[in-house]
Amino acid sequence: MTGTKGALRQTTILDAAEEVLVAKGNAGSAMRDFAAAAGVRVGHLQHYFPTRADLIRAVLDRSLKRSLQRLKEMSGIGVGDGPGAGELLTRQHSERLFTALLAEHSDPAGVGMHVEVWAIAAADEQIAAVVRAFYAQYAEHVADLVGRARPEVGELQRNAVASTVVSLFEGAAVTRSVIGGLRAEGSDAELVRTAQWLVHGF
Amino acid sequence: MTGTKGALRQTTILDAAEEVLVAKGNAGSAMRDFAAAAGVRVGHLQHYFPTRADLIRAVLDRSLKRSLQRLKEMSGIGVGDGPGAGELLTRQHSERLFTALLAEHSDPAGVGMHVEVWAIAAADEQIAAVVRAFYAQYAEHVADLVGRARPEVGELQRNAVASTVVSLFEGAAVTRSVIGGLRAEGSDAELVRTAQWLVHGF
DNA sequence: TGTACATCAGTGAACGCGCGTTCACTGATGTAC
DNA sequence: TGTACATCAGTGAACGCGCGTTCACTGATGTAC
Repeated sequence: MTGTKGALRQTTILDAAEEVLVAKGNAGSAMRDFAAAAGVRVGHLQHYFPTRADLIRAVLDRSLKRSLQRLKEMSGIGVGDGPGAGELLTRQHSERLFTALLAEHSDPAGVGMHVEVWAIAAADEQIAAVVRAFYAQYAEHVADLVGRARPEVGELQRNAVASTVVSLFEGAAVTRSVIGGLRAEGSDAELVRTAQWLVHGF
Repeated sequence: MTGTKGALRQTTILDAAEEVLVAKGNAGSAMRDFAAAAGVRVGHLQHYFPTRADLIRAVLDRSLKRSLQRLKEMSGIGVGDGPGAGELLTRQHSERLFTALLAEHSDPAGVGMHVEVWAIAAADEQIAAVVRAFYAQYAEHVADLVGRARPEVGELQRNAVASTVVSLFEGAAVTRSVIGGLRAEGSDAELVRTAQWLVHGF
C-alpha cells in the first residue's frame, strides 16, 4: 500500500493534527488547519485520510494506545529498578509509579487531549468503543497491580479498587488542568497516598 | 427589561438547549436545533440570546450553579436528618452524602453535560473562568465537610483532601459513563468508602 | 541496463451545503394621561 | 375608562462565509521484463 515515505507523512500529519486538536479543540479546528500545521495541502491530507472523521479517529486511537503503552512501561515490567512482572509490588514501587502517572495526567497537552476524546466519543460511537476498550485495559492493568500488591485479595474487590483508582486519576487530569484550576498545595502527595491506600490496603 | 412571559420563555429555551447540548454535543447542535427543541424560530431565540456563545454560556452557567446548589442541599444544611451547618459530620452522614453525590455523577445526562462543559471551556476563556469558580467552590465546600468531620485537621491538609475528593468524583462521572464503560461490581461502595477514608481519616 | 507502465505522492481550484447572523417586519402587552 | 404610544414577543426570509469534500490533474517512485 503506502511506502515508507507515505508512512512518514502519515506520522507527520498525525503529529500535527494532534497538536492542533489539543490547542484549538475539535470544534475549533478545520481540515485546512490540520493541513497547514502538517505543511501539506488539504487534498494531499485527504490522500491519506479521506474524511475528517478518519483523521480524528486515527489521532485519538494512536493517542490512547500510546497512553496505555506508557502506563505499562511505567509499571516497570522488567525495566530499570521497577518490579518484574510477577514480583510483589512494594510501597516504594507504587509511590514511584503513581507519582509518574500523576505527572502524565497533569501535562496540559495530555489533559486537553483527554477532554477532546470524551467530547468526541460522546458523538461518535466508533470512537466511544475505542475509549471503552482503553478504560477496560487501563482498569485491568491496575487490577493486576493490586493483585501483585495483595495476592490475597479476590477478583471482585480487585476490580472495584482498580476502577476507583482509574476514576481518581482521570478526575485529577481535569480538576488540575487549566480548566479545573484546582492546584491545592500538597494535593499531589494526598492523591498518591490515596492511590496507595487503595492498592495496598493501608 | 423582560417581562414574566419573557422570563418563562428564557427558561423554556435554556431547558431545551441543555437537552439538545447533552444529546448531540456542542459541535453537533446548531441554533436551528436549539430553536426547534424550544418550539421557537431562530430569530426569536436570538431575541433572548443574541449570539450562540451567549446561549451556550447561559446554559452552562445555569447548569454549574444548579450542581453546586444541589451539593449544598445534599450536605444537609438544616434539611431532614442531615447534620446542621456547624455540627459534627458522622460516618452515617458522609455515607449518605457521598452515595447521593455519586448517583448524581452517574446520571447520564449530567455526565454528558460535564464532558461538554470541559470541551467548551477549553476553547472559551469566559466559560473556563466560570468552571474554575465552580470547582473552587466545590472544593471549598468539601474542605468545610472535612473540617466538620475532623476539626483538628489544619487548613492545608483539609484543602489537599478536598481536591482529592473532587478528583475522585469528577473522574467517576467519566469512567462510569457510557463513554468510559467502567461499571465494576462493588465499585460504587469502594468509591464511597474511599471518600469517607479521605474525609474521616480512617 | 534501459524502457514501459502502474502506482503512489502531491497540487489547486471549485462546489455546494449548513451554519450563525442580520434585518425589516407584524402582532401582543404594558403604561401614561 | 378609553386612547396613544412605547416596548416587548415573535416571524420569515435572506445573506455570506467557512467548511468538508470532490475532482481532474501533474510529478515522483517503484517494478516487471
